[in-house]
Amino acid sequence: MSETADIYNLLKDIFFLLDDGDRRLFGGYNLSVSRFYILWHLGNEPGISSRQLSDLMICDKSNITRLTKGLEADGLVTRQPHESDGRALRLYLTAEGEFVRQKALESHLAYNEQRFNYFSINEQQSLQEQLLGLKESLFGQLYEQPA
Amino acid sequence: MSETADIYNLLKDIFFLLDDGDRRLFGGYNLSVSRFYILWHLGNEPGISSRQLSDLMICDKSNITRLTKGLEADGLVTRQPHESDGRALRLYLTAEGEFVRQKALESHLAYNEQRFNYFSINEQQSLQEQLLGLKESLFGQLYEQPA
DNA sequence: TATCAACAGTTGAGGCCGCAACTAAATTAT
DNA sequence: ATAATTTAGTTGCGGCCTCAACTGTTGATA
Repeated sequence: MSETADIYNLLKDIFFLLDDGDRRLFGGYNLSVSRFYILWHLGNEPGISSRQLSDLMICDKSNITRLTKGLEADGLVTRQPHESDGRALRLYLTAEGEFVRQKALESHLAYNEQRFNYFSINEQQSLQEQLLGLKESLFGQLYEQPA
Repeated sequence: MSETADIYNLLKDIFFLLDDGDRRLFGGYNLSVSRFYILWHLGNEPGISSRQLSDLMICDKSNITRLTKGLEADGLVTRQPHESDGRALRLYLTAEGEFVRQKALESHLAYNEQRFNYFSINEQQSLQEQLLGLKESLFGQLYEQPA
C-alpha cells in the first residue's frame, strides 16, 4: 500500500467520523449538515447567488435550489430577485435564520474543540498549513482529467 | 475563527474535492464511490458479514443490504448464508467482481499519486502520522455526546 | 427449559444528491 | 439589430443514505 493511498483512506475515514457526529449535532436544530452549511455561508456572505453558493459547497446547483426552498419554507432563508440580473437570486438569512445559525454554530465550534483536542496548539498550526496547501493543490486540479 | 474550526473546514473541503473526483473516476467502471468501497473491503476481507461491513464503512446496515443486493444483481458480489449463524450472511466477490475491483483500484491508486504529489515523501509520512492519530482519537469518541 | 434481551438483516418513508434536459435572461459575435 | 452562445435557476429521474419498525435467530438468565 502506497503512502498516498494511506493518506487518502485516513482523510476519508476522518471525514465519515466527523460527518456522523455533525449529523447528530445539527439534527438537534432541525438541520441537516448541508442545511447548516447554507446558513453558515449566508451568514458569511449575505446576498450571494445560488450559483456562487453551489461553488462554495462544491455541489450541483440543483441541490441548492431544493435546499434553499426548504429553508425558505421553514422561515430561515429568503430568496430575493437580483436587482440587475433577471436570471439570478439573492439569498439572505431571516432573523430566525440568523438565530438558528448562531446557536448551531456555537455548538459546532465547541464540538470541534472537543474533537480536535487530540492535537497541541503547535500541531494544530502545522496541520492547518499542510491541509491548506493540499486543498489549494486539489482545487487547482479540479478540472483536470484523472490519470 | 478558532484553529480547530479551520482544520475542520479544511478537512471537509478536501473531502468534497476528493469525493467529487472519485465519483467521476468510479463512474467509468459503472461504480458509485460506495459500490467501489464494498468491492474494496470484500477483496481485503472475503466472507465478512453485512454488519461488519457497515462498521468498516461507517454507515447504516440497511445501506449495505441495498448496495450488496445491487452488486449481486450486477454479478459482482455473492451473498451466502453463514454456516453457523442463521441470522448472518457471508459476502464474497465473484470472479467478475475481483476483476472490476482490480481495474478500478489501479486507476484510483494512480489518481491518488497524482492528487497528492503536492507533498514530498517526508511530508506525506508526517501527515500520515498526524491523521492516523486524529482518526484513532475520533474513533474513540464515536459514542460520546457532543459538548 | 422457558423467557427475554441482544443481534443480523430487511423494508418503507423521506431527505440528500448529481445528471440531463429545460426555460428564460444576459452576453457576445456577426 | 439580430442571431448564437453562455449563464442562472428549475424540474424529473434515479441512486444513495439514515432512521424507525419489523422478522427471525441466537444467547443469556431465571
